[in-house]
Amino acid sequence: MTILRSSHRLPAATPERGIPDATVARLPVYLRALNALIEQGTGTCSSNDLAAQAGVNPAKLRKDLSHLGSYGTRGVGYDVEYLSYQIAREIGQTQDWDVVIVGVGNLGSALSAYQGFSTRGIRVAALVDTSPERIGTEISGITVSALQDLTAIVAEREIAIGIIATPGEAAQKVADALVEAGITSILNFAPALVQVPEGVDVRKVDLSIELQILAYHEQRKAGLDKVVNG
Amino acid sequence: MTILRSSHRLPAATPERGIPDATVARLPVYLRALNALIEQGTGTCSSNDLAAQAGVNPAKLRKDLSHLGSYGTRGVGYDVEYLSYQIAREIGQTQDWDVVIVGVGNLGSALSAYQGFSTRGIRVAALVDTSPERIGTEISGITVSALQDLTAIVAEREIAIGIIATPGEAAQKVADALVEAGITSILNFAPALVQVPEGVDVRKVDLSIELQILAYHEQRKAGLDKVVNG
DNA sequence: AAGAGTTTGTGAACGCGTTCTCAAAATCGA
DNA sequence: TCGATTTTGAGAACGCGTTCACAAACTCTT
Ligand SMILES: NC(=O)c1ccc[n+]([C@@H]2O[C@H](COP(=O)([O-])OP(=O)(O)OC[C@H]3O[C@@H](n4cnc5c(N)ncnc54)[C@H](O)[C@@H]3O)[C@@H](O)[C@H]2O)c1
Ligand SMILES: NC(=O)c1ccc[n+]([C@@H]2O[C@H](COP(=O)([O-])OP(=O)(O)OC[C@H]3O[C@@H](n4cnc5c(N)ncnc54)[C@H](O)[C@@H]3O)[C@@H](O)[C@H]2O)c1
Repeated sequence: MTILRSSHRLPAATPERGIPDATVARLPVYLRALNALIEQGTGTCSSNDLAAQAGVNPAKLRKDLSHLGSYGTRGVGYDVEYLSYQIAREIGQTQDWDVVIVGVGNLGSALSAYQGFSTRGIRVAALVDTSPERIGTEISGITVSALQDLTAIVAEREIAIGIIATPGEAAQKVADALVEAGITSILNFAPALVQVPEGVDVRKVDLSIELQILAYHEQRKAGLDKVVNG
Repeated sequence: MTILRSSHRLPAATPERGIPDATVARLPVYLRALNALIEQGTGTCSSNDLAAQAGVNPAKLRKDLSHLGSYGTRGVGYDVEYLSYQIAREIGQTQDWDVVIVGVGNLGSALSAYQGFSTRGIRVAALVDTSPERIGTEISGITVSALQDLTAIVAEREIAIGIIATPGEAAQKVADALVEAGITSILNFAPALVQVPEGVDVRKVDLSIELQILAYHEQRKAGLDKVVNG
């Protein structure tokens, strides 16, 4: 059976100046670098300074920032606080985003305990599981709810982002439940594809693959050694 | 006219056919899809079938596979088991890769408990921490060692891959210790840049950024709603 | 044996992201 | 005011990855 992938068409218009994904992914890095500069009392910085701090090419940094507007001054550089605010505003970090975690096992528990999200505008607002042993228990100060309550929780707290931290077999069902509940962005840790309707964003984090990529390169290094030394 | 035989051309050179990173990252996905096909008893499959199973474009799949060699038969497709083995061999999944996790807090503990790595040729072989409370305790059946023992452990067990799961402030020191101990591939979960010498691979997983990217798109959706609805 | 149907492997076009480069815009000292 | 210096913003070239499109290679039917 074929799945018809309706549209990777672009609407002829594109009235909204969207920022390239590659850039969006780096803006939080710049923000962290800028905050480090603020802490050490820096008032302005050049693209060279900031790029070094963020670990990217200066030209790339300037191109990235040019997508937001012209916030620098030629011959001077960027006002650190001003730029920091502009980036924060652009990526929506001037407000907090509530997320719900589905599946509070090893990974879900670690995520819900993580303090680092709050400084990035992310707040774990709810935990959901199906295991009777977990429902009702408190994890990192949040009471675990049943999957049936998902819709009510999402509506009540106006949650837009959901995290799937269940086993792979449950991932599609959980994704369906999240979409049904009104979630429009999903971060999926399960090693499984999930299908969602148009308008819902899904990002996947596959830690096994990250390690397998490293293993591949390790194997190549070993192979080269053999060629050279053996 | 003379033909200059002596190369600055790449002749028979480029002895190492490297596979593009983008392809390497997808090979494990194909492998998982192939294993699913094996389980349901499929003997051969077309690039269309496999691509659907893996969630990619069929042309992309064929291009990816062409980097490994010609393992398909025109008019027929791919032998599922044969292709599965070829991919596994290519990405080094015919052997087990030992990894050491440094920092056995919330995340490190979740990783060490994860059963899913073993089926992908990854084995958590050692745990390291600096906290006296953790050193000597057993987590997921592995006794936590002190950071000072890292070099001995890496040497003894021939570990090539290390995972940084410590707070960001410790990340660079840990990376230095890993490199010093002989590690040549690092997966970094800490929200910090780490500098390593040439020859050492570093991949970074930043979960905050994943969520921030979703938040950015959520904000855009909200903005568009406003434009459309009033 | 030949023609119809299927599917791979790859050349070529395309699009996106990165990097190079430099004119324009700002500061500063004389 | 002018020239030297700094630094941004963006045009242009480049490279990589994706997708299209099709000839070549294979099977099956007649
Ligand atoms: N733990 C890790 O370090 C790690 C690493 C890589 C990938 N992952 C992936 O992340 C996911 C979670 O891993 P984990 O180690 O936390 O697993 P886990 O088994 O510890 O936890 C899974 C949790 O999901 C719950 N659950 C099961 N079905 C559910 C459903 N339909 N709805 C709601 N909750 C449900 C279970 O009750 C359990 O609490 C898995 O898909 C795993 O492959 C985990
Ligand atoms: N927990 C999460 O879900 C999560 C999410 C995103 C990012 N992270 C990042 O992953 C890393 C670990 O997070 P965590 O929540 O597990 O933190 P944690 O505080 O629970 O654990 C950190 C562990 O590292 C150990 N440690 C500290 N300094 C060390 C050193 N120099 N050498 C060896 N061990 C050392 C500590 O003793 C502790 O056991 C952090 O950088 C965090 O920002 C975690």
